[in-house]
Amino acid sequence: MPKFINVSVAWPYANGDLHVGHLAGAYLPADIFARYHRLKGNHVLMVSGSDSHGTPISIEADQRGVPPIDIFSHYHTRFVQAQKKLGISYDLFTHTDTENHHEIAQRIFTVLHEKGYLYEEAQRLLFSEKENRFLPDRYVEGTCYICGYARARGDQCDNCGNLLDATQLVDPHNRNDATDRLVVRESTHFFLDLSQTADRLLNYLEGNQDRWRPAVINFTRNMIQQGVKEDLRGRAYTRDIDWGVPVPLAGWEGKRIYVWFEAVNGYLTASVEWAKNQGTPDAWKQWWYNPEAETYYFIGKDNVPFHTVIWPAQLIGVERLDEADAPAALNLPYDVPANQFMNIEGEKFSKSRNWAIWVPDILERYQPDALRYYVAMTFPESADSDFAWDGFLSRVNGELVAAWGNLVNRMLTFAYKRFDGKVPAYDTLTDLDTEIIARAEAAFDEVGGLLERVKLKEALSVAFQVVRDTNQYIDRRAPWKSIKEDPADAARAVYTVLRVIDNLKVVLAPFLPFSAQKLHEYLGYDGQLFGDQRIVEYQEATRAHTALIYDPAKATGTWTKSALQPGQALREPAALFVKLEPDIVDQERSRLGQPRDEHPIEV
RNA sequence: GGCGAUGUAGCUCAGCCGGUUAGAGCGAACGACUCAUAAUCGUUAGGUCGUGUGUUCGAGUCACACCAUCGCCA
Repeated sequence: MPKFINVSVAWPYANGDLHVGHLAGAYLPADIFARYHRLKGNHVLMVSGSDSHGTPISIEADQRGVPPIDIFSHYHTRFVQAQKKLGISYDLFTHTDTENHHEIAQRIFTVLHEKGYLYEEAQRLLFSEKENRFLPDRYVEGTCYICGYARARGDQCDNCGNLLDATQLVDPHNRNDATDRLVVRESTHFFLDLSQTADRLLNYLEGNQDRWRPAVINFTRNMIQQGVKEDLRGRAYTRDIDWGVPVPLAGWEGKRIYVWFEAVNGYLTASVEWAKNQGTPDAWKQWWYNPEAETYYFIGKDNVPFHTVIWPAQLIGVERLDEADAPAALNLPYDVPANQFMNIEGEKFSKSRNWAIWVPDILERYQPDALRYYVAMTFPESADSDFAWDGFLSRVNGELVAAWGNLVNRMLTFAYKRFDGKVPAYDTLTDLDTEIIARAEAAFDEVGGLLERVKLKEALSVAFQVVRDTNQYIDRRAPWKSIKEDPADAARAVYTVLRVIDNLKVVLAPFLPFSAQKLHEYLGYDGQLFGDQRIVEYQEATRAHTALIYDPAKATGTWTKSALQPGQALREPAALFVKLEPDIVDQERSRLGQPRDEHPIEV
């Protein structure tokens, strides 16, 4: 019975290019997971999109002197291109400035309001009389009232590290204009009343605690319990800004829904958009209303509260998108396999210092599968990890190229040259032969089980253990020797290795889709393991948007053991991977922290 | 300040419900082989398991405190 698997992936702020931290935290794990489930025959719906709103985009727009929409559409297009190139196979990668997203985010707000999950409260905020608007904390600077540091930010002091209340800052002023003195004014906002959903959420967590990662479940449970204990009610749902989804209520025209509250709605709105785009507008319900469906959220650790507390509270409160759908109810997160952070050469990612590895840039120089391999092997699943260029070099050259690529190459070329370009015919198999085939076949359950539990790094390691076992097997069987004195025995060994490689091709395909496809063809098969990724334009009533989609029509790959036939014609093999020059380590390191130019992305 | 996670061989990391000499990959040394992108295979290398108390017949594995790093804070 195929399952319905929703793969919901973090929405990147469209204020700069994707970097490897994005990849390691969310996009690559999600893609590996989704590709596995597709091979397995499950119904996968993988969605995400660019976060068009939020202060970081406004700030970037201010700095460049352009409207926010220019910033987000520029980077949205680059997200789409870069992810296509890397093979991140979204069924739909859209953005939050679509009519569809605005409409549903507003509907969610309205339903929560009508059902009594929102309450109003006046907040004291800093107001710029010069700009005639309330300033977000990130625009505010002043003297820290704790340590006296003169350039404290509105939300936190960089000197003493304390969280600050912006209204208590001494001499608060606009960060971009020191002459713009700020005054405290009251502003009324809506708050999501988390106390009303806390019990139901805690109850739901009880049933999930074994599956969720300790960091996620403990953090979440504790956060909710703490909130209940301290009788804390809610968090602001609206903001005094002008770039975002408008609050759909008379008299509230100047305010917007807080970006985080509508961005998380994107998982649902993108699913709905996908269904509309397909011409099957109800199809999203198979993932969102079906209690057997599983929804996974691939995110970074900084986003955990929004996915395990805020979004579930919204889901519980709203219950369903349309009352006509009753008694169906929206599914709560089945798992939130949040990753930690990936540092760069031992230091934290920093956009302002350009201490970063940008995805479009490295795709100019390295194969997508090489990047996927290294990042996957270095996933920060339980602790922060480090992207180090010497590590990249040694893992790519020593493992991907030398162990796996070379295994494929040495036996494919041997078979191609010595067995007339065909999979060798064999009389019988020795114990050693059947043993290694069984080992490769066992990997389907072993690796599959780990993938289902989102232990991706371990899954890849297990697959590579089989690669090493196979190299060991080849050395013991030494077909280059036996072909001289006992050709029949060489045929057995070569057939065996090709069959093992055929199995490993599938097991590794979720991780290394590009090279798996090449190998598929070298082995003499036709057709594609996976479907196609396409960049498309969608037109709504008032505007159009670019999207990345996955078309499964041509996909033929399945998560099943090889039945490689003797006599099958091979295609002339070539190396799967490019071996890297040691110089790249110094070259790449010297790029860190230096000014960087954006290049157009060749897709 | 509160909460959570992480801290194991030079490097990257495994170690579930406590129990024989604490594991893997890479790197390093030596050897084997030559089909292969000088790739592969074998052997070897001995780390007070962040610190300190405690529970126990016995603790990386449990409890408490502390230190360091990261994240979040209704």
